[in-house]
Amino acid sequence: MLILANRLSSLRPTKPLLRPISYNYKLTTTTSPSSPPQDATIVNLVLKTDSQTLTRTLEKYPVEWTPDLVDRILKLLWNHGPKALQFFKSLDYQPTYAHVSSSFDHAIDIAGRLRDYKTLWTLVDRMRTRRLGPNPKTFAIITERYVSAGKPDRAIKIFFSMHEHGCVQDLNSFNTLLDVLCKSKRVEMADNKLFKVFRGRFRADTVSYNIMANGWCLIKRTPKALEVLKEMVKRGLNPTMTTYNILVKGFFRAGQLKEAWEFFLQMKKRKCEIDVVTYTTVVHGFGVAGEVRKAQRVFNEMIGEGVLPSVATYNAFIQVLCKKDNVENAISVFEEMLRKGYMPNSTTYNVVIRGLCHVGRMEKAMEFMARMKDDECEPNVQIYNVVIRYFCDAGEIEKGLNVFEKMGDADCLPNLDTYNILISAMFVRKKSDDLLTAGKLLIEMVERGFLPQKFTFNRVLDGLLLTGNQDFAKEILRLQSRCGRLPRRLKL
DNA sequence: TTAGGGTTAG
Repeated sequence: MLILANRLSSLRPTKPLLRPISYNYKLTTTTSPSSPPQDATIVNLVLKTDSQTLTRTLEKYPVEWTPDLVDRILKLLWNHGPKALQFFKSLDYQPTYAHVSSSFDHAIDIAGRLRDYKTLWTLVDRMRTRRLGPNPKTFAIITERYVSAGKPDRAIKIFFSMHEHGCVQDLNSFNTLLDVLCKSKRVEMADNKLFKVFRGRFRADTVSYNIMANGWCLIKRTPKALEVLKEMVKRGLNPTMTTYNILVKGFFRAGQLKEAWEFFLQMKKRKCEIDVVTYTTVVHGFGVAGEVRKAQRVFNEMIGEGVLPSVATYNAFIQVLCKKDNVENAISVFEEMLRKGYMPNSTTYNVVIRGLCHVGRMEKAMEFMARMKDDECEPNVQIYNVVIRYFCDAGEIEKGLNVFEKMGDADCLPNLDTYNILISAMFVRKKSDDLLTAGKLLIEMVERGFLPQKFTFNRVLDGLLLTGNQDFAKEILRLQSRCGRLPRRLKL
């Protein structure tokens, strides 16, 4: 209770509003156990060292490089792609260290995300020269990157060239590509260009059919999913619980509540061993459609049928109560789950905190933020962003900024969204001080490797000029040109 | 990293 009182009292406005930049790179992943402090130091070092001196700096750095360490650093540098690739390359020059295939995969993933295909293929070649691959996982990464860059045809070509890179094409890699295409809602392309043509050659199995059924469900074309089901039976493949669960979810997604319920009843009638995933899907499906009582009945029924709810089931039900019923009831279920010995996870907290923010119960939301830590799940950047956004929307800008400061204490790094939310909030009160804060935030985000939009720069510049902060505006203008965001012509 | 359920705003 005392801790809570302290937390709440620290929400009062304090100055300075921004924590010192030295907090910058206390990096951890927020949902998994904290990474060793040494990782943060290395990441910090990589971020602030220029590419020319990085190799030497790393050489002198007193640490024994191991594949695990390198993979962790690459993961932490995920939002700083070019820096991550420089780090990878610099280590490659170290005489005492050789990259392993998982690090190559990470680097290839990062290059793909940057759409730097030249680097990507150079890395693939190097991987092959060193007999480290490329392996099917490498190609799963590459094709996924091409598909998400809007180049699905290229991804398919790459799949068929796998063997030229010394990697076998098998049913697994075929299924992986089908899945990548389906998940990006390109099920028609997956069907016409791959599945129909090559299912014989790769001996499509239950997994292939499930992937295709799910693909149709994702774009709400449940009749096509039913066709897939029919066809797999015709070919002598038995549908599994996964197949049925895909269809139930598909009906709900398509808004076919009646069909979902009938399908569920059919499953029961045919003595399917309905599992916790089916029940969770049905509870969530009815709930988000506004049928809370029906969701509640199914939730109660599953226990009667001897299927224990999982944390995911509770999360689904709690979310439904938050959205379509009321937060009080959601909190009762939350407490009930604790009494039954379940350990809430970050999703559980996420939905409860969101629910509380949504009805303006910010103090209670902050209380749950504090509780998270007791349950060993640190709030992640998304949940911080939600709380900051709601505080700012309610005009409680200082409280929003205070939560932002707390992220630093909690080793949770702000992301691009965090900065955009806060900077936008600095314009609502039309106060000169707020504009100064906006400017400081803009400088801080650039120092942390985020590239603000041109719009953000112009907005802050206009604000500073209107509030008579000409000198600060000049500083921001210089920053903007350093970032390569060409400034407009401004009269200063 | 071969398939199904729970977070994400308007």
